[in-house]
Amino acid sequence: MAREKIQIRKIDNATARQVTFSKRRRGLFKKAEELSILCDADIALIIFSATGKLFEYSSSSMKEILRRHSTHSKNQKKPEEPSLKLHLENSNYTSLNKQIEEASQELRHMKGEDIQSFTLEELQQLEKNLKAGLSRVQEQKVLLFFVSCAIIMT
Amino acid sequence: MAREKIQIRKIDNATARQVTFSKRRRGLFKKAEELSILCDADIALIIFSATGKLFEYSSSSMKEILRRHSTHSKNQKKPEEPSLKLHLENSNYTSLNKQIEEASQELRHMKGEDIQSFTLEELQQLEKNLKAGLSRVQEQKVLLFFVSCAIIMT
DNA sequence: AACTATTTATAAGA
DNA sequence: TTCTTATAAATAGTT
Repeated sequence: MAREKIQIRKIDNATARQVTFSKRRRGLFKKAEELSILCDADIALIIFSATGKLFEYSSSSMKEILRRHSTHSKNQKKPEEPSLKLHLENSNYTSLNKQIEEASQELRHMKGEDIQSFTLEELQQLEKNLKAGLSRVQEQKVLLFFVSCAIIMT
Repeated sequence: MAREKIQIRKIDNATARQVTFSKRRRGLFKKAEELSILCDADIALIIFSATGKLFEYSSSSMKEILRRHSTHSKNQKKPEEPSLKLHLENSNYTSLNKQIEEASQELRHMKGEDIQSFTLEELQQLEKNLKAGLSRVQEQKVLLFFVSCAIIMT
């Protein structure tokens, strides 16, 4: 956008690429901030350079924006997926995986449906049921924890 | 940046603000995409309008970028913060909060340090200790679940 | 949605 | 990296 028009494809020359990265990154951050101020928007911008360095901007709390984002994107998931994806990627944890899977099933069966479809009201009712119906302290703890995770993930 | 120079502060007129939001949002997304292509960067851009509508762009998988981001930002946390922040914002869940807090303490005390500082190797050792030392199935489940959460959050 | 006068961003060079 | 500057691109106000 200057002396010459350029094609939008990866810049071959590493030095030129680095220079452009610095310049455009600053431009992008500036534009993001302007948009957030002009239009009262909440913006998070995360950039990883090709070398893995992190640059970020957020108009307010990054953490808060990402929480809000995950809340939104949760509602777009496929309903056939298991709700609590607690599998560990590291294959060394097969035993943990198995027990987590069993515990997940336990909660799913309580309601007979996907935990993500729970409303806050349903979860509140579930809390009551747990306190009323479960005698063993530890089992209650397991399930309360699941419920709280479900709320947090919602 | 056109007919007249404008000051960067919230646009008063709601209609004008909405128009500017649409225009600049598109501009910002375009710039973000150009930067990612030109410089081989990985970019996530999340925008919430003042009315709460979500707009997002990511050069690759949004989920993957956010995971990568959280990994980076984990290393910058204050050590005095509690590691597992499981408080529920909704004040209706005070009872749940209390029990979750207690259960969180339990795991923290096992190691005597912040759970986020655990390495995968330490967690693997913790798994062994749990299986060897705990007799009650339910208690084991609670703690296995915490451990798995710790791994997932890492 | 389009138009267009200006401002802004920026590619190449120093 | 920073500055300069010619030019491309974005955009504020208008239609």
